[in-house]
This record gives sequence, structure tokens and C-alpha cells, in this order.
Amino acid sequence: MSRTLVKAALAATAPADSILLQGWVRTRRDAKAFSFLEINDGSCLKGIQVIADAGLPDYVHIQKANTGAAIEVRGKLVPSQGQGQQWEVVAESFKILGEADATYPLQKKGHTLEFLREIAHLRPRSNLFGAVFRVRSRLAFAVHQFFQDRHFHCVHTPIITASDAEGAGDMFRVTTLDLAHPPMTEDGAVDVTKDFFGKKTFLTVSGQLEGEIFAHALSNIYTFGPTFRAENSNTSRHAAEFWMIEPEVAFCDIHGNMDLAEEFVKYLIRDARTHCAADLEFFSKFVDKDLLTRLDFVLERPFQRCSYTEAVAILEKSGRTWEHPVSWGANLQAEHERYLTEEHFKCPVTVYNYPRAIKAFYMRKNDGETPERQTVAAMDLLVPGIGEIIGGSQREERLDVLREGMALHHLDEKAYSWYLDLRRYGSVPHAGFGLGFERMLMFVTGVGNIRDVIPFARTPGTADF
RNA sequence: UGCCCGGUAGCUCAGUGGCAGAGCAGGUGACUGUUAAUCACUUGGUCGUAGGUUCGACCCCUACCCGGGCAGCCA
Repeated sequence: MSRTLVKAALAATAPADSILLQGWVRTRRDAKAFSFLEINDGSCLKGIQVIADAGLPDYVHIQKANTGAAIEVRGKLVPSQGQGQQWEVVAESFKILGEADATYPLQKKGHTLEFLREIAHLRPRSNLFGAVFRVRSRLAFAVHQFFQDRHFHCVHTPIITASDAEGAGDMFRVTTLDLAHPPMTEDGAVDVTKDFFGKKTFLTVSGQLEGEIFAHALSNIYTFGPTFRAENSNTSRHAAEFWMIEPEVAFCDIHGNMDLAEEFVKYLIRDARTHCAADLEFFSKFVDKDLLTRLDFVLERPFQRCSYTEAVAILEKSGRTWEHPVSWGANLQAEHERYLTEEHFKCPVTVYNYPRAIKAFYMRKNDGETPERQTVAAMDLLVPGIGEIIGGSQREERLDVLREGMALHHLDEKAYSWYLDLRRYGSVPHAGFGLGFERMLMFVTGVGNIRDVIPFARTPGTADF
């Protein structure tokens, strides 16, 4: 007999004489003559109720069917006599596959997220984390579907990179050298030519530069992979290892880029609303009461757009006193971004055209501006509750202007010869952005800490499991 | 990295310079359909660690460790 998933059993349209369930016991309630078991197999949020009559030959083992135990049940799927569920299974035989004794940490009651983080190997068996990781799986699929439907090609950019100045933060060093006894050069430095790659290498902080290469060949591309930042960031929205989606589009400017970002974010929300309805309702009930109304509101109205210069004017006119002063040329701080998206616009907002001095070298210089107010075609998509969820830009496609930008940022052209070549041979306007997958999941689920939307979080001082 | 809050039973927490507490979980029993079942009884403690103050410290002080929040950095 083949296994029936709980999800399929609960969705049955007719009784079944004989089904096989396999899963984990969530709870057991004993009466004198029978026991109720709730079995969950992760296929969906809900479990299915199983009734084991005391007359069953296996019934002597029922005491081993504790919360957490793995169990196999054969029986009939019948309409439930009780309230609360349409179907239930009358057991004809059951087998304990894996016992769980009283030390099983997941109780039949609510646990704090902090406690569950410490038992990350068991937390996917909880309602909340089961739901989070089902949504994560679905949205990972939706990312590919969105881009594939629009004729984007998926590019697997390298995890290990030798360029150490991509401008997106501190990097993790990759080496096979013996750190206790590294090979040394004559002048007393570590001899990196003896390292595995013959040079210093790091974990990637972005696939963008390599993505640009492929956009200049396949036109529309995206990457979706792990990204590593060695920043000592201790906040609810930073992880040292996270997943990022980076589309790169040839023949596209900053406005097309903002359009794509908005369409993408809305697509993912809509996909979760459609395909993860039960899980989202669970979040709405237990995590964030306003979740569903907020998601629907976001789907309905266009995202606001405002230039950095307009944003600064809005902040100056707000009458607020800021911890970090607002002035043209300074970066927008979290308090400013929160004000814009949560109070002023009360919806997602894309801020674009930032001062050149505070942005990366590869962002396209805007024409016709004064040196004092020189901007680049950068954009950040801010959402309520999280802040920046997307950062991107139109890239500088003009060789001379790009070289000027590199000089401004004190970058060595030799290290970027291949990047400059893209501007020498068939250069085209192009643009792209990076979406933080975990931040998107936080927004869609309402879960407030990035450590709770990634299976095994890597943060400063923590790399367990 | 800085500032702030916390660490007491398996979990969530209360507590007070003078005998270590509750709810849930676990155990035993009861219960003819329960559904975070219910009812009765019950086991369970290095009060984060190390010093210090004190007749006496879970409580006050210092350092450290761990967790969380916020900020910076960013996605």
C-alpha cells in the first residue's frame, strides 16, 4: 500500500477503505476504550486525527505514541463524528517507527522563538516553522517561475571570488593554508601564491558583476544563490549567510528596473497568497494580526516612488527631530526609511537617484547635474516593518564615466579589466537589483527575525547545526 | 561594535537581604468522541559562571558568558 500524505487525506472527497499514514505524533488523548492521535507529516499545517480502539492488538504499544514519536497507521478514512475536522482515520493497525520519550522538547503548547532557535533541528516540526519553510520552498519556486515566464535565464554565478573590493561589505576569506604555520614570503608576509587558488579568495557578497557579463550575452538573466557578508551585524534583519536574487537586464534603465522590482515583489506576495493560504492564515492568527490586510493592500496599490532629493525634502518638512540629522548628501538612516514607508507614504516606496558619493562605483551617473548635487541612478525599495528589501541601480555603461567612478572610489582598474571590457565591446544600458530572499519571507510571513525564516541561521558568534 | 533589557524546574514566568514558587510538560489514577481535552494526586532546582559585600545573597556590587531589542553596516 502506498503512503497517503496528510494533506491529501484531509482533502479527500470520499471515504477510503484502506489508507497508510506515516508521520509524527503531535498529541495523544486517551479515554478508557480508545485513544485519539493527531498525526502531522509536514505536508500541510494541519494534522489528521486517528482513532485507535483499545481492542486493537497493537494497543499495548499506544503508550509509546508520545508527542514527537514517528508512527505508521493503516486504517479507514471516514467522516469524523467529532467537531473540528471533516475526516479522520480509524486505525486498524499501527506501528511505532521511532519512539520519543518525555525529554522531547516540543510541547503541546506555544514556545518562544528564542527557545526554538536553540533546537533548530526540531523546530521544523512545530506549526510555525513548518509553515515558514513551506512558504520558503514555495517562494523559491515562484522566483524561478516569475523569471522563466518572462524569458530570463538563470545564471549560477560563483560562490568563491577573487575580487576583494566589490563594495558590498566585509568578506569571508576562503583558504586552505595552515593558519598555524602559513607559508611566508621573504619580507614576512603570508605567501598567498601558495594558497589553493594562488591568490586571496573570498565568499561572494554579490553575483552582480558576473551577472552583468551574462546580461551582455543572454539579455535577461537572474541569479539566486547564497551570499555571504562578514559584517558584525547584530540585528533582526541581518545574517552572515543569506540568499539573494539578482536580476540583470540589458537594454534597461532605472525606470524599467523599478518596474521589474515592483512587479516581482507583488508576484511573490500574490503567489504566497494563492498557494500558501493556510500557512499565511496561521501567521495572521499567531504572528501578525494585520498580515493579510497589509499584503492585500500592498498588492492593490502602486508602490510610491520618490527621488532621494524629494525624500530629503519630505524628511526636512516632517517636523520630526531625528537622531541622525537629515541633509542632502547623507545616507538615509533606518529612522528616515521607516518614516517614509510607514508614516509618510504608508506603503512600499522606491527611493531613487542617490548622491554619487555614497553609492557604489558601478552605478550610472545621471546627466545634467551640478557636481555638488551629482546623483547616480540607484534605487532602494523600502517596505513597512523591514526597511530595505531591494537595492539596485542602472549600471554605468560608458567606459570613460565608469573609469572616472573607479578612480573616485580608489579602485584598481587592473582588477576589473574584464568588467571594463564589457564597456569596450558592445556596451549597452543595463540595470539590475538584489532582493534579499529572507527579508522578502519576513515581509510575507510577518515573522520579525531573519533567524526564523532561514533553516539554520549564521550570525556573528553562531554557526550551529 | 555601541547602548539598553534579560538569564530562577524540561518550557513560560513570579519572587524577596532571612525555609525555592505557579502554570504547562512529565508520572500515577479517573473519565463513553476528545481536539493546546478535563479532573484528582504527584516527581522535578548548581536561581548563567566566577569573585566580592554581609551574621546571612536568588536578591546588593564587579567581571565574564549566553540570549534578546535598538543603532551602525546592508539585502
